[in-house]
Amino acid sequence: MNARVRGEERRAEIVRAALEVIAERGYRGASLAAVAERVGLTQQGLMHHFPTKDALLVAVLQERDRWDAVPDSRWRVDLLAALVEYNAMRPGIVQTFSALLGESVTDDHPARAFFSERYTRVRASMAEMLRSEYGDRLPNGLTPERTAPLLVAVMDGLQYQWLLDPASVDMPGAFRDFLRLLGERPD
Amino acid sequence: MNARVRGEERRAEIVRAALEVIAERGYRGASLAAVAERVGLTQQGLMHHFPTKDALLVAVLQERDRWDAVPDSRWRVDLLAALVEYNAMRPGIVQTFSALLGESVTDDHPARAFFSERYTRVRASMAEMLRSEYGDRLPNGLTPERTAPLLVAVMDGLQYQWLLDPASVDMPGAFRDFLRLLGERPD
DNA sequence: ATTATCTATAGATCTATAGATAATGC
DNA sequence: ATTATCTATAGATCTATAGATAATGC
Repeated sequence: MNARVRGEERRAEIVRAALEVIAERGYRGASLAAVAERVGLTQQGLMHHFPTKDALLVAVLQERDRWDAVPDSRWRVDLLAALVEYNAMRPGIVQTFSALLGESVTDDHPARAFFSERYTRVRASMAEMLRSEYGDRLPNGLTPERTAPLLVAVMDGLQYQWLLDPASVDMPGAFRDFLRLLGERPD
Repeated sequence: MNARVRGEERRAEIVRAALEVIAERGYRGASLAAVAERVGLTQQGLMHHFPTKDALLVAVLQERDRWDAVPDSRWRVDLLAALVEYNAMRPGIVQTFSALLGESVTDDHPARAFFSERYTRVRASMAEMLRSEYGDRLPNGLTPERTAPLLVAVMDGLQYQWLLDPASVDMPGAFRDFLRLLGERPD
């Protein structure tokens, strides 16, 4: 096990700790010292691996991109429902990214460009998925392009309601309800 | 004009400034000094009117409650569409509360209970509205109670997409699309 | 007397830089 | 030589408290 590998493992450890601290306090509220403590380092020790706080955030966001790395053309509606189901089992991660999304709309937030570009991409990807499953019109008459933002909005919006009151909100069930609302698929 | 009135106006001024600063930096990132500066006060001068930072947040949240103070039984679907249209004309306010909602899911956030209770109330209110407009079943077969969280989720989720990229997201149009998705109203 | 505001300041943080020390790997 | 980590510390903040000063209102 050489130094390069050990360094990468250390960085991965730090990113995991950062995900936790961001879930608890948001990005602006997350201190490097709190992240460092969680992996048994001093704040300055952590900064050997990530030279600035923003560099650590970049690593966190790249981690997120790695997860939903289903190739665009492979998405299917039932896969999406399964993702929501899966998310309901990991509130910590959902909380991290819901907190980051919320913060990202504030001025000059370092994650703003990331989320802005990500949503453009995700909407396009969802539209493509809808077209491949429903064709150019959904049963209710909407086009895939106009349905995509709604699909994304429901997923995000449900996450907030669920995080605030998990006992009262059946996130996966509600998402399936939304899919029913799109109408029966023609296959 | 007596002192009591002048004091209340000053406090209202401070709350307006706080709304702006929270939109720009979130609550945790909003400093009392930044709010104070905007109304021509020192930070300590501001604290004469709001003894703690949390007290100021409480005032901000009460302000929000005052706005959508449509009596529960008076909501109608087309009024809701008009509200979304109106919101599209005031990105600042939308940004304030989207940032606050995002932060509120982090641990021990002072606005957490507020949002949690608010969503319980709003879901109930929306279900009541849907029932009065559609009856016990919507055209697509869902109950008002199961539709309400979706309605709320779409409104919130669209706000994030719109704030991040106003040119690409037609928030009021998308919301009307969602209403079409609920099916024709039977009146 | 009450209300509004200010100056001074305590006490906690926070990020980032500088530079020392130890361990690892060619 | 490079990598990982530490101590020390600069320089900015931040919230909150204490107490002075001026203006307002009975």
